[in-house]
Amino acid sequence: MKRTHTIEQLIAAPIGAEATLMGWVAGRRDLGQLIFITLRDRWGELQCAFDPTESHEAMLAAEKLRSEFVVAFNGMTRPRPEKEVRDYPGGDREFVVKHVELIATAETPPFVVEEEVKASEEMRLKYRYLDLRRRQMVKHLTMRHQAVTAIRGYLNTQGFLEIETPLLARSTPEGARDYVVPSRVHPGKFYALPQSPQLFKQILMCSGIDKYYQIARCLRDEDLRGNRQPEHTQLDLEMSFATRDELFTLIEGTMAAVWKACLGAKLQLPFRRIPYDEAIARFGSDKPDLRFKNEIADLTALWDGTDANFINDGVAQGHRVHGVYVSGVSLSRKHLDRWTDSAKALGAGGLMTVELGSDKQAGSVARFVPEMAKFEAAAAPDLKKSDEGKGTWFMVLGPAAKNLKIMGQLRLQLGKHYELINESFWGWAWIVDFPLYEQDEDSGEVAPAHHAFTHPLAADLDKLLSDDPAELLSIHADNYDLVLNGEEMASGSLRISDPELQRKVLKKIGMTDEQIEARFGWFLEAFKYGAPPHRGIAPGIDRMVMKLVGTDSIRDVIAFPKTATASCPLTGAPAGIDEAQWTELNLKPLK
RNA sequence: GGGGGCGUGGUCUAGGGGCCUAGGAUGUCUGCCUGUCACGCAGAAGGUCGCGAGUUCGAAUCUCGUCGCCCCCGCCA
Repeated sequence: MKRTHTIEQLIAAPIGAEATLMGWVAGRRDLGQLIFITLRDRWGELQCAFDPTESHEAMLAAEKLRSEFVVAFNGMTRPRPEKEVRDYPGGDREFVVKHVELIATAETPPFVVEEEVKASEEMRLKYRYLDLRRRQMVKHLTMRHQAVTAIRGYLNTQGFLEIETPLLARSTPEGARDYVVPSRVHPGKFYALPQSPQLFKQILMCSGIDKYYQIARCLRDEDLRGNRQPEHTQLDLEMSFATRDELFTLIEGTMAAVWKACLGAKLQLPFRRIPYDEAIARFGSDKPDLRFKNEIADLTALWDGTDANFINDGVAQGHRVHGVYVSGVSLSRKHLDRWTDSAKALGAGGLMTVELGSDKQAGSVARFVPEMAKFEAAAAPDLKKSDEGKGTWFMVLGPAAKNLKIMGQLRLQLGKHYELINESFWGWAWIVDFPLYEQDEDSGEVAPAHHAFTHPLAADLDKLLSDDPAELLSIHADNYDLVLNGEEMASGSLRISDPELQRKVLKKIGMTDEQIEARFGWFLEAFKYGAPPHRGIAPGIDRMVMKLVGTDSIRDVIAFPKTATASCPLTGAPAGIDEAQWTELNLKPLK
């Protein structure tokens, strides 16, 4: 038998069509003199009926079929009796089978292939081929394919070349731990698997490629999280002579193409742009969730004239009061304690609350409020008419930077708990002009916040040579993150294309001339033969698809992901190697 | 590197010192059933309670170790 239709095609065809389908037995309902089998292929499922009055031979064959057997069914569709019609695709018809061919039997699977998976994730990974038969996983893989196809299609119209770069490479200075591959030919030497194609793409700019992209695998040997895998995929992109606006427009166009292709959604362009400093001040985060307002307010001035000593003392030390207002919320003792615990867990000394619209003084610090009207005025952006002025200020007292970090997290928790988040809104934004350097919290040392190839904003260029830490910390970079719903989707920057400036920056982070020469000599040399200014960005494909399909687990959008300890239950990787391989590689295990 | 949670027939789970001869659901097998679609009904098989040591008269249950999985911090775009 030869397949004539996929299930999707047969559902689209007129009822009465003759066809041969091939697929997997998804379920069997044996009623004695009538058998129904649900057949599944990649495109769908269809009820197949075995009726002895139609074909006695098919009926006998159907009795022997079991879940996950691979079969070919020949027959024709017919309408279902009116009261048996269902409202899922193909629910108006059934496929009457006349001939059955058993292509492959299947052992009883370790778990049932069904949409409401009951199997543990470990099981799903070990028998990934069974898990991937589920419609939802097919949808995820399909969505991923559509996203990447849309990206390629769009960038191709914009004059980009897709170019592959090596996996066996030198260590790239991204800051993460490298995965390393021993060289047989060069005993004692190692390749590093790239943390990103960063250096290669800059070299491609020096090569005059001008517009490059690649769907690139990036490998980092760091501990995993729900949204992190040891290998993840980026749309790696770089362009020469481009302004920031040109790059933003390009990426906005790319995202719009992806959202249209995958969801049929029209994105609101251009995306908001928020300077880093502003994002921190308003949202306490460099990846603000813009699906709800409830911005952080500096309420220090509203406490002028309070008789609360701890506030006056704090303010005298330079501390500030920052808060978030949530309309319609009134805290019970229990809830106040809960939120206080949350604030403390985030590092706050305590939580101050003031309730508005209450007859009596409600809230932990309400009795210290000098003038309630000012708190009402400050709440204006988040006041909701339906709540009749009732609501609660959540506040912390402390150093500004610490407050903002705490309130940023607390804002997210409040948003989630009180369902402030507009789930139907795509909260896109560009966060721009990050600091080039940041202060290490423990050591207090000034270290580059981004990788060392990021160009400072032109206005801050002269500060670069300064030895004053404060001066260095005030330098902004010409870089940008693309944020969606409070998660970072992409990160990019203008790169340094002046070899001397690059050398200075590398020295600034503590590298000696010798180290620079040894590690990046080849790279800096490329910039000596005519290097164009260039900038780029790298959106994370996995995270993008997570948003498109609405999952919190990166493993759900990767065909063969690894566990939290970076092992693969399907293949058993990583695994030991033969004695002979150790020898050949000139290696020896320590024990 | 640190913290937390979980591990019980194929699968998912109940049970947290004696009530366990380990309960349920689902899957599997057998029989019946012509309109099922989570088919139904009747019956059956299926367990070193992750592994190791300890406490105890007695451990699925408590303790320690170990392995695996998941989550969080560190780390990492």
